[in-house]
Amino acid sequence: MASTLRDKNQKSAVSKSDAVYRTLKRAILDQALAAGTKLPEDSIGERLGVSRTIVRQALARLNGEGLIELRPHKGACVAQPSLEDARHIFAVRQALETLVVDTLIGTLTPQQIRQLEAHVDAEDAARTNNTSASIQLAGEFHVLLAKLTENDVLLRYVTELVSRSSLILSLYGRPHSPDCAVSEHRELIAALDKGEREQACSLMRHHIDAITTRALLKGNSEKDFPDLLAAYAREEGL
Amino acid sequence: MASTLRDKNQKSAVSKSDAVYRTLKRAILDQALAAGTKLPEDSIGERLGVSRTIVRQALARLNGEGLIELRPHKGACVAQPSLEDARHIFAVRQALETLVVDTLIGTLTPQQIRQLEAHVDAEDAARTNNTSASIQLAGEFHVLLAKLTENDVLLRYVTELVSRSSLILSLYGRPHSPDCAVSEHRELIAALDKGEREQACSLMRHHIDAITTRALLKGNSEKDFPDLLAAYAREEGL
DNA sequence: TTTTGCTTGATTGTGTACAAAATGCTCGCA
DNA sequence: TGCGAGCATTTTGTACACAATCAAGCAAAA
Repeated sequence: MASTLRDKNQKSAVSKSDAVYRTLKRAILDQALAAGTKLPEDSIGERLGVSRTIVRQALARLNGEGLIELRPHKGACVAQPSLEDARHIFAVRQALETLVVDTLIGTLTPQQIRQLEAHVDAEDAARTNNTSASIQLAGEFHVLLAKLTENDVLLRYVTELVSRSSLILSLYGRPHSPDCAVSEHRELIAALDKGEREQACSLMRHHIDAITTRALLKGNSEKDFPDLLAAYAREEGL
Repeated sequence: MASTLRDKNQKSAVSKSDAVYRTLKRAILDQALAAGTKLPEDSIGERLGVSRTIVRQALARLNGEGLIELRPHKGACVAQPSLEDARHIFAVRQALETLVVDTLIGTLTPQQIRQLEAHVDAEDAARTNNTSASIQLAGEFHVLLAKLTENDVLLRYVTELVSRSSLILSLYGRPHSPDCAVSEHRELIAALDKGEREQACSLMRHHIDAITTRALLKGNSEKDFPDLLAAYAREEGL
């Protein structure tokens, strides 16, 4: 009981660097730290009440997951995935999440189906506040699916890719419309429940396609800084 | 020119922890450090002439890639993937490497084809010394393919999975027979060259299947301690 | 004989101090 | 007024010292 409370307070962290890691990750995914924000070790450590050593470990981990960039001697900053990065990430997501569905077909218990439906209900409920919470929940649905496969590697990769996708959506994506995500998730659950392999895989493929389109559509409008500059430079003959 | 030389000497490492990371990784994949070997931070640091701080960073990274296990307060040791881990890893490999082939179809230049063939020639040449060098080269073929996709994420994951596969093969695999790997690689290149998508994907799928079989076949002979015990336990009605 | 508690040794977790590197700025010069 | 060299500041890279934690071995009691 006491340990349960402690776990809740400390978020089941055994080490401080874990806590810092999670704090930073949440901050990034909640867009509290916008893409490109510099992340000096000193300031973060001071702010969070830990030494630079701890912050450094957390940053190294985030770097490994592609959420921040860690340029030598130049400091860390929140990653700004290029459109190409985005395409790469979604391509891999499609392959992996198709594997998730393929693995899950015929193995889901009624209880697990209910768990999935409960999650989508939560997504549905969060539709009103059109903020990052909605993106977050939509992403967690995919993570939940991956978790059900009980394949650790698959879970790790999907989790990582979903995180990076959130970052991409916040950078390039047009305003998130949760309606279609919810309905697509429901269709997918139905297909999984009925054991329709081809149908389920196909649904997942198209679902990721839809996300990819939503993510990359706005890409050539305003935020793509380098390319924009390149265009100007060309006009000036540089 | 000078920088090229420096890169060669320092293996393009900017930081020491990178060097230690690569050193340990090579040692593990070469089986100089057998699975399960303990990796105390200060022994390694002393041996390699760096402080524990550096070693710690390298270990954290290897842990992230699943090559070592990092139990809190109990020290690091070379990972001993279970048979289940192995199945998970190969399942994800199959999905990702099929994506590799699918991406590569119709994009490979004659020069790249020659590059692939040159690599397989090297594998062929290394057939005689039936050691880990052969496994290593066979793995690098897959990494090379992933590199040609120019998809960074895909490359990172495939690299990681190939590394872990090497570890698995050294743990459970029956003696590596390079002949079939070489011929399968050659068939794959031919299909890629001719742009036969279905054929190439199918070849890759079966190739990974073959590796999986080779990897897991010996699993119930001697080294699989836990399952072995479980079998005994069942016989005793426990 | 088995189990429990303690002690000891080893190993990791964390903080801090110093060194190295890069960036930005000031000052001198053309 | 524009430009470059050198300095100062900031930030990271590394090492080391100390604290916390755990595993093993030993001893004592049931």
